[in-house]
Amino acid sequence: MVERRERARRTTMNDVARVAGVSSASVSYALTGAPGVSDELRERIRAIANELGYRPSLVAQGLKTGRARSIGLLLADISNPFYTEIAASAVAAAGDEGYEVLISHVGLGQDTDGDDDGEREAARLAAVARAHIDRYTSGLMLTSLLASDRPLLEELRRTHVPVVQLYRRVPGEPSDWVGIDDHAAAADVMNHLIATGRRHIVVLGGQRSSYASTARATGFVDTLRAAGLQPANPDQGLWAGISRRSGYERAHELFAGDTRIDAVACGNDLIALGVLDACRDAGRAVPDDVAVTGIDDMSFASVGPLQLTTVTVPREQIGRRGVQLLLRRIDGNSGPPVEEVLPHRLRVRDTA
Amino acid sequence: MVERRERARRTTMNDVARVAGVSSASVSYALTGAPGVSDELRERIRAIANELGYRPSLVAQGLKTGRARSIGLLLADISNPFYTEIAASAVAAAGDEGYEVLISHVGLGQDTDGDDDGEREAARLAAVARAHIDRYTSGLMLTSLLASDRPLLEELRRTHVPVVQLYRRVPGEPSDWVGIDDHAAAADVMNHLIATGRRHIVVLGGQRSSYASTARATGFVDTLRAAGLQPANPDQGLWAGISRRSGYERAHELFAGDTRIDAVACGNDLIALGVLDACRDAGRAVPDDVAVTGIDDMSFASVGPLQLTTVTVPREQIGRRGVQLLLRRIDGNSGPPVEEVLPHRLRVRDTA
DNA sequence: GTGAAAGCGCTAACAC
DNA sequence: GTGTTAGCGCTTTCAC
Repeated sequence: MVERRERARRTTMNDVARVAGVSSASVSYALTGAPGVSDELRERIRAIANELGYRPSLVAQGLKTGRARSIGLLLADISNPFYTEIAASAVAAAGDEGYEVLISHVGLGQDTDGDDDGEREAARLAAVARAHIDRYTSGLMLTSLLASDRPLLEELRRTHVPVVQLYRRVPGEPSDWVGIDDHAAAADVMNHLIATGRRHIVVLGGQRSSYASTARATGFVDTLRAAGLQPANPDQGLWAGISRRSGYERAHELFAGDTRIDAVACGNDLIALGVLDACRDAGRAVPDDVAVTGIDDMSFASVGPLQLTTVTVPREQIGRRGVQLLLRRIDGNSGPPVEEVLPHRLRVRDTA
Repeated sequence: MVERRERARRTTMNDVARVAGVSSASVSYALTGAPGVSDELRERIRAIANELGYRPSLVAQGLKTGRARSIGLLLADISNPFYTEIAASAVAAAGDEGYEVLISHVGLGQDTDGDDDGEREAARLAAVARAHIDRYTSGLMLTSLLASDRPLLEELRRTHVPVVQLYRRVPGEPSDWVGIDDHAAAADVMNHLIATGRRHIVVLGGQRSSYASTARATGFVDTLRAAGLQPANPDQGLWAGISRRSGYERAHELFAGDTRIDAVACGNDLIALGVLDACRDAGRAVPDDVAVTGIDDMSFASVGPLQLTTVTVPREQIGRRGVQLLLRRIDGNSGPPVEEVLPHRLRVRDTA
């Protein structure tokens, strides 16, 4: 497939220079605000550029400077509203600083078993990251990290591409991160479940190779153990893909095999919504027969009759802080990695 | 804010050429598959490029060719799941053809009154579109069009930037479009409402300056009139921002002023979810006291106890066809504009 | 079949 | 204070 159609020629810096009767260098100085031209000339050049509808080519600029003045935001799955809410705030924050946020949908994390080793997923994430790097992105915001992404992170570090990890992270990775205390968040949920009398509690943790997921799963299980309980499902059954479908399918099986289950603690809201679907199908009343909980508190976790009990997280702040941290790195700050733990809060609604 | 940190030098085509002992031109031929090198040389160059971890600079390529091999997808509001579902399929379709989809969140359409003339919104959309153009995007997919965006569309046409309109469109605009028959979709919903005995029906249409919204509003009203009925709200009250909050606020007012309302027909699902929130607040039982309907059938319109009656639309196909049409244009096809009307279907669930 | 060289539009030395 | 110039990394004519 070859691109044929020719584009109308853009107005270039040379065009402006010619009309103004100056060199392109002066135009560059005048427009970027660099010293080197008189105020008077600067004004004249600005006026002409404006009149000609001149807009600098970010591509030429990028080739010259090595930076595109854009931030790449890589979302595992753009149809997970939790991440798009983070994205919206990141866009706003970056815009204030003159950066464009270019969002990519990586298409990950939806496997039903949540149990793959992440090889294929890592390859796909790396490919998308490179697509941004080859366009000279100024920096990358990553949300979909698995343990298997460590080589990619190392590659990014070697090539000095600024990176911030949002929410999820690869442990031990020396780049900035902003998120919540996953273990504590899960513990809060589990304590609530136990306090309200649940005893046959299933844990549906998320992806086995995701640090956030394992931290949550551990938080669930530790809390159960501390109360002298066990997950109602076997250890190998703790994992699920990060998707509604996965939550649905896992719950569906589980319900078929065990009628005593009285609660399902899910690693995130999306999984919990799938469990709710399964409850409806199986005719299990929520919360009377079975309690269901999530983590994230994405906006669609509470709509009209749907009122999921979950953990609320400062999404707006995650996006905003993430951009701030990244911009510091883009500006050359090379201090030690920042790990910012934001507050979370249990939100008891109608499902538990 | 200045970008300071220097990036590790990338492996360039010249590096490959030097190691292979050939000119950079030969490397270019070898790697792009162009004729001009022997099969043997081609293989040798490929091997060296591989070994060196060479990746072509898309920026340099872009500067030379005028195209970045990327498609810009501009979403009015990235937290509207309906559009992100379209986005996911567009990404998949474009990836098959070697194009990267870069998604932007424009941040539009959420005004509560849905009544602004779109001046500010048009300016914001134009700014985002230019951010893509200045990066030499191969083409643009637009989803958030209002009547006031016509100047932007004209600018794009003048500068030969291929464009496809998804779902929404500016009437009379000679660019490709793929969507549904909005008027008919609204009529289907309204007929259902009337057939099930509703008589005091409120219409909450969406943005006044959106063609899709007005087509739907007209579909609602025409169908009411044909049945000898009127909207239960005044004409000026027909409009709402494309958001849950807006749906909530409008319904909240409406419920306070009129207790006979027995149905709310909404221009899209998001608005309908807001209305459902308001019903819950006001203690109105759905569907017994009041019926609520949407259009779009985004995935979160039906979760567990939440089962919105709406119109389902082939989202996957919209994204895929949109990419196909755009790629044709990028490849230089200049045939007459294509308008592709995809099938919709009323989906009766629990709210009406 | 292969290489030299021009140039895409811009920035940043450096010279004047 | 202003202009000249050398690239950034690639594609593409044009010679050989």
